[in-house]
Amino acid sequence: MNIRITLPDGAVKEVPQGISALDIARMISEGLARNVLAARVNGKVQDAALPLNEDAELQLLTWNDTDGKKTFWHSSAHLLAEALEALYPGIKLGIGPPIDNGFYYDIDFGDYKFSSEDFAKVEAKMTELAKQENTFLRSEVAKADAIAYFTEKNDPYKLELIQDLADGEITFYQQGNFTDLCRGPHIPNTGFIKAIKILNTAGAYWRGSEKNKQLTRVYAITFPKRAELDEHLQMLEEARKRDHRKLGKDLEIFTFDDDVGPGLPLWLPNGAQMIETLETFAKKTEKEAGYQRVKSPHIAKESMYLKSGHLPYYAESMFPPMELDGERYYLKAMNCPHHHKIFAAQQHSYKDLPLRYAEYGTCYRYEQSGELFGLMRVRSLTMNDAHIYCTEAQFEQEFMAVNALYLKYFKVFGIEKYVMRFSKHDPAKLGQKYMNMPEKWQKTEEMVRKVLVSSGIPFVEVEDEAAFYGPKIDIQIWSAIGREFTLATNQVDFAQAERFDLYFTNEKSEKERPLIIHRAPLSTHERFIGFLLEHYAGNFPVWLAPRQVVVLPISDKYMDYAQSLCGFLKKYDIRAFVDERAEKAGKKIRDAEVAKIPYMLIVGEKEAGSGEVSVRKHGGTDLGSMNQLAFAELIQAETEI
RNA sequence: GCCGAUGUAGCUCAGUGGUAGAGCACUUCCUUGGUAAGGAAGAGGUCAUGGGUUCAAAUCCCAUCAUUGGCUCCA
Repeated sequence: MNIRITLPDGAVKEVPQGISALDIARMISEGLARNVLAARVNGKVQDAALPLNEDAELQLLTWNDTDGKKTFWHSSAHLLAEALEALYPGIKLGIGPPIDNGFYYDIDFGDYKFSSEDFAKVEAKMTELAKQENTFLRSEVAKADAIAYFTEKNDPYKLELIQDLADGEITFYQQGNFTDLCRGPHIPNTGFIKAIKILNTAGAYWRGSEKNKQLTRVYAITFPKRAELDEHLQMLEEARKRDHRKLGKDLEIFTFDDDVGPGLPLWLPNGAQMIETLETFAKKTEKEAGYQRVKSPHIAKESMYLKSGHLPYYAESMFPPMELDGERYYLKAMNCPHHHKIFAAQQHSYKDLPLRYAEYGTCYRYEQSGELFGLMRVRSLTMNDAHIYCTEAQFEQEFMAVNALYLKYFKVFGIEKYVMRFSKHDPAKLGQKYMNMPEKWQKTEEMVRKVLVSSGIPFVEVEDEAAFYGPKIDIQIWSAIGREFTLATNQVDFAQAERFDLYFTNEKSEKERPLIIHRAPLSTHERFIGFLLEHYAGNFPVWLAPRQVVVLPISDKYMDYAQSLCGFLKKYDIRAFVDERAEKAGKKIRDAEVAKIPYMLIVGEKEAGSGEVSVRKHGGTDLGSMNQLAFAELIQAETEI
């Protein structure tokens, strides 16, 4: 009997029932068959070797498909486990999934300390096993048999996983002498895995809970070709070069000091200049968008944070209080309570709303020590904060305007790859993690979804990630090195107006609660500048560059000309300085290149005589000579944003 | 907070029990030069901190602090 298989290009093949995706690949070409890692059958990814028994849509997955790669890495995780089990008998296996770049396996090594010194040995073993070209054999196993197998093998972690599975949905995969509990799918055989690299190890709690035992997570990556591994390692090397911690040091942006404390960055003049530039830009933008600026102190009494709800919910993340005059004072972890007090200080009519209070507010958060990370996770942070107080009728428009502001900023900075995450509450945690106001949650989450849908921006919805006072949108972005984090956030707050007894007088002369929007499109200076360093790899656009122009006199005979030129540029608000060292031009150029200064002005006899400048751009482009004014105008044009 | 790694000059790093090193940067001197490193000399270190072992510790052991790869967390 024949079945009809539809390929992605619409072609239909009549093939005998029971044929595998691999067979179909072979019918198309041997080359394709050699590269098929898995198959997507009617949307579901499965082994390419499984028989096809009915009409289906078939896509052959190779290394060029994300699911092909995932299958490859998943199979590689099995190979890793096989090698580890061969080398370290008696280890117990946790889970071993593929990740975005490679895969890992969580292993209980017992008393053995697995370290980087073991890596070469494991790589060699994996290579040896891969060369055996062992087929990944799938078998369906009854629950009782599965339990019996892992009881015999004495693997408590697998047994725990099996407990949660229903009889009839348990499958094992075997390659060589190694059998693992696994849903699959897998690549045809281990021979596809040609290049192997163990990357690092880390502790990881079993099933992600800190109540459980910590296993050793072994990270690795594999490729079907040696050259691709080399390329990947090269890429990791490049990524390290643009790490904000390295660039921040090299470009003299920020530093940390043990005497100041962990997570408390010190901004060097270059970094402080960037902060200044960003603030100037944000303040102008916010002014145009109808925000008013406010200012508030860095500390407040305990009573305010009790009122705001921060203390019961987030006390652990705040620095411990200081006591004076019989009162407990806390460093602020957020600006919102202060802004609410500013709102409360005056009487408001519905005619005044929306009110938008903006502040670059410095907050202090006691992040757990293990979570600190360069500038991205710190304990003192200055937020591009604002709170919008509006009526329910105004909410939609205000929320959309905030989203539009994000997009405007992202365009300026060339941030193209991001995901909007719509973070909702988990009803089961009302009263604990979230304010116990179920109707408000439902209503505001609906409002947010409506805005997102109508604005047409793609977004994903995630449960149990809301703020305690309401749903939010987080903008997840990837730095150039592929690290993901929340850059900006836009949050609804239906709770604090109540808690702070905030109200405005509506048209019927009644008191009404405003809705509050918290927003921070430019994140914090710390995280944003950390991101920008990586995003631009330190090659900032001229408007952002802390040092825009360096004047390089060929010899000190032309120092006076260099100084007067520098003075001229400063009149145009151009951040210029003279390299006064008694070095040769080549050396000064090299140093300016390394410092990633956008423009170099080389001045010698010719320029001093004609009153011109010889312009070199960072990267080596020679723009030739021009007069001073022409250059100043060039920079001004480039700094318009 | 947890598991692991790391901590030597301003920076990048070498030094595995026996007199603290290199390159760059810095200071001084010479050189006054044309698009990615001119030359010489000098200064600079309680080897993260505190204990311990040893005739002797940067080196071995313990603790603490910091950084870091992850986990957990993330207003």
